[in-house]
Amino acid sequence: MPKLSELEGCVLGLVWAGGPCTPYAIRQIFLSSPSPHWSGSAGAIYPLVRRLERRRLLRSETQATGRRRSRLYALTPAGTRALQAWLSPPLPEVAVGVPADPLRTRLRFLEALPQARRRAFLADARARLHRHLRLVQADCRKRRASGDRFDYLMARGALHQMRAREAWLREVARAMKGVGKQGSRRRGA
Amino acid sequence: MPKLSELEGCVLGLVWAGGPCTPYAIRQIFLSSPSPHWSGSAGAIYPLVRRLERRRLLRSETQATGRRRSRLYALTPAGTRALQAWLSPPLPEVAVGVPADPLRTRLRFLEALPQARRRAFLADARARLHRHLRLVQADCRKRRASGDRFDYLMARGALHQMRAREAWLREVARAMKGVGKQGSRRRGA
DNA sequence: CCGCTCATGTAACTGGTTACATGATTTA
DNA sequence: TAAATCATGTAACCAGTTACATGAGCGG
Repeated sequence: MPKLSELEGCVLGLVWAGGPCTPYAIRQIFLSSPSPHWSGSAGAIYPLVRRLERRRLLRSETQATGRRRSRLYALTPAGTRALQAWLSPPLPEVAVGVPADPLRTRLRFLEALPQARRRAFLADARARLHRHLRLVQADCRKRRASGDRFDYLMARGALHQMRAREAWLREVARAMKGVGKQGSRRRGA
Repeated sequence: MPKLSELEGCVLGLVWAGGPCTPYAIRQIFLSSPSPHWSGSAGAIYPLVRRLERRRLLRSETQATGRRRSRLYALTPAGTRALQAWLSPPLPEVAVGVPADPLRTRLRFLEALPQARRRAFLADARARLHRHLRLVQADCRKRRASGDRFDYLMARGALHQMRAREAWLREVARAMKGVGKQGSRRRGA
């Protein structure tokens, strides 16, 4: 039994949480999520549920509304067990370590830009981050109202993250203001 | 000209920051980083620098120490420009949106576990996160001492993130304590 | 000399991506 | 009925993974 990928675990979770559903419904969840990490593309989801079905973690029944075929996927008992195993400690290293952050990665090399464009970078980052924070906030309220505790807590996690990034960018701005001119030539050797 | 992948941009940045270096040196940086996101595997790095060389963003000169061949990769002017373009606004959506977090994803479905194992999950997460936070803290001090401002600021970003996650998990623990028993049956439909 | 680590690489795989194809249903 | 969009899918591609291969240099 190969381990579940992040996306696979997540899809199992969604089917568990929402009950039997079509791949299309699953996609909508990804597409409407404020996290842009997964595209929720058809090319990802449809083959994935097929895979899970072959592994007997999902089973599907065809259903037709009018002349339209579609598939309802549901968890099998083995699927539930797999989901639980995926959730169970010990958590994989990648889940507890510092999560990747493309913004952070970029900032590391900001010195490669001339001053003016560094400021432009920061301004863009702060403005868009803030706008996105609003979205997450709204999303958080919505999920709170939905009554699903863990769904809400997850959204809270996202909110914490976004606030931390904002605070960090404030710190960066402060640090950049405090220091005089410096060229954009590379540092090493 | 296809866009640079995250890893490609990052490698360009590392070569920029550290001056001409071997693929091996680049790998060491990834391997010693406290973020487990990239494996820094040989299979990722060696083909990657070749790719960048074909695209004239890096150039390499073979050098031999004793009987040992190795390649020193350096940025070309086009490489510097590519790096700068990669850093320049507008930032890609994925860089400003909520970053992916496997821990958060898992927590969303925690209700699929029976109570006891939920608590085990949380305990494991909090303990290991805290340990990891220490690492990041140490790393942060080290980079601060190194004198590279942006390297330090990046590490600070990681620290902010980890602290936010810790605060979030505290919140989760509080929420889980506050609420009575609830089964692990799926919610939907 | 044997084995360990350094250092450069290759091979096979895989899980995602974008882009496209197809047909049903709804709306203007 | 024409256009939009809903819904299911496929095809080609690609970056990054693990696992392996190779050989240099070094310490016991």
